[in-house]
Amino acid sequence: MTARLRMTRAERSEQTRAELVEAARTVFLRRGFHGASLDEISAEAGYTTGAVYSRFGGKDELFLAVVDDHLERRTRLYADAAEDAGDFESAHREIMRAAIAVGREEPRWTPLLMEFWTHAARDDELRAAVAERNQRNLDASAQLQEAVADRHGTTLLRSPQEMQRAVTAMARGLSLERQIVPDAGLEALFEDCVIALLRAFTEPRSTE
Amino acid sequence: MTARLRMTRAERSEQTRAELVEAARTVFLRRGFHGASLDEISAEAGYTTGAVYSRFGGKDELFLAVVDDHLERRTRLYADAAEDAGDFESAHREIMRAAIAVGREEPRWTPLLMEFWTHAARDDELRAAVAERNQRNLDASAQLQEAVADRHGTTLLRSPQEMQRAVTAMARGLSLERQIVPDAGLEALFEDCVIALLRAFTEPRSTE
DNA sequence: TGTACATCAGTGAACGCGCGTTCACTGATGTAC
DNA sequence: TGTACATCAGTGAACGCGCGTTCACTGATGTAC
Repeated sequence: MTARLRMTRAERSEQTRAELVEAARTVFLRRGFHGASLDEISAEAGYTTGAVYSRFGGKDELFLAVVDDHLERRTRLYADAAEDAGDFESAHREIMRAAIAVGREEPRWTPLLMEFWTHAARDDELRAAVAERNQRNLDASAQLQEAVADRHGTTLLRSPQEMQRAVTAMARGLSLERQIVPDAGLEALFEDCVIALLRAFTEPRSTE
Repeated sequence: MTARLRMTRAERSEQTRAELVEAARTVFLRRGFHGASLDEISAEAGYTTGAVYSRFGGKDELFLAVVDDHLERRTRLYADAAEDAGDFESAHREIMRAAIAVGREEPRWTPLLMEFWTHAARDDELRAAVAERNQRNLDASAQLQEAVADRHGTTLLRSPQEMQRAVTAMARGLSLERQIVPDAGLEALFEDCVIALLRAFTEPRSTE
C-alpha cells in the first residue's frame, strides 16, 4: 500500500483519518447507519476499532465526517454542472442530470442520511450538528441558484433557500421511495416536477 | 380496565392484538423503530414480551400491523376532508390542511416510516411487504384524486398515481427536514408547491 | 348440567448475540541535549 | 551524529449492556360425552 514509514505523525494521522472516513462511507452505504459496525468499518480501512476512537469521538462523529466530505463533493459537482449551460432552465436541467447520475451511483446515500437524521433528532447536541451542516448545504445550493439566476437574467419570486428546500425535499422523498419500489419513472417525474416548480417561482427579468 | 373474564378466546386475542398495535404505535413514535424495544411496547400495553410473539411473527410484523392501521385511518381522513369542498383546488387545500394537521400532531410518523423502509429495503421479503402497502396507499390516494377531479370537472394531465407520488415525496422530504430544523415556514412552502404542481399538471375540462 | 380432557393465549425467565466504548499497552516518531 | 527520554497513533482484548427471540409452563376457555 502506501509507504507508512516516512510519514510524520501529523501526516500519518491525517491519512488514517481520511482512510477511515472513506471506509466508513463505504460500509455505512452498505449496511446503513445502525447496521454498520465500527469493527467492519475499521477492518475495511485496515485498522482496528480503537483507531476510530483515536481519530474521532465515536460512531456519530465519524458519520458527521462522512457527511462533511460528501457535502463538499456534491457542492462542487453541482457548481460544475451548472457552469456551461446557456439559460436558467437548462442550467437546472444540467444540475438535475448530475443529481440523477449520482443518485443512480449511490442510491442509498439519501436513505442513509435520513436514517442518521432520525437518529440525530433524538439528541440535542447531535441534532444541532446536523442542522448546522444542513444549513451550510442549503446556503451553498441557494448561492449557486442565485448565481445561475443572475447569470441568465431570471428573477426568483421566492428566496433561493425556499426553492432549494422544496426541490431537495422532493428529491429525498423520491429517493426514499425508490429503495422500496425501484422505478426509473421516478427520475423523469422528478425532472418534470422541478421544472414545474421553477416555472411557478421564477420569471424572466424585465430588461427595464 | 376492560372486563376480561367474559370474553371468548377469539375476542380476547383480538383485543390483545389491538392493544399491542396501539401500544406499538405509541412506543415506535416515541423511540423510533430501532430504538423501541418489544419489552417497552408489551409493557405499555400491559403484557409481557411473549405476548407479541403470540400475536405476531416478531418486531417487523408488529410494525407492519401498525402501518396497516395507520394507512386505513389516513385514507378515511383524507376522503372526509375532500368531501365538502367546492372546487378541485379547494378540495386539495382541504386535504393538505388535514395532512398538515396530522403532521403537527404526529411529526414523527414520517421519519418513523422512512426508518422502517430503510430497514426493510435490506430484506427482500420485508421490502415486498412494504411495497405492497405502499402501492395500496398510492392507489387509494390516486382514486381519491381522480374522484375529486371528476367531481369538479378537472382533467389530469398526468396519472393520478404520478401526481400523488410527487406530492407525497415532497411531504415526506419536508417532514424529514422538520425534525432537524423545526420551522413553521415549511408548511406554507408545502402548500404553495403542491398548488403549483397541481396547476402545472391539470386543466379545467373543456365542456365540449 | 356436570365432568374430564384438549387447546391455546399469555407468562417469565433464559439464551445468544453483537455492538459501542474503554483502557492498559506497544512501538514508532519527536525532542532535548 | 548519537543517546535518553517523552509523546502519542494505533492495538487488541475485555467490558457492559440491551435486545430480539425462544420455550417450557400456567391457567382459563373450549369441547366431547
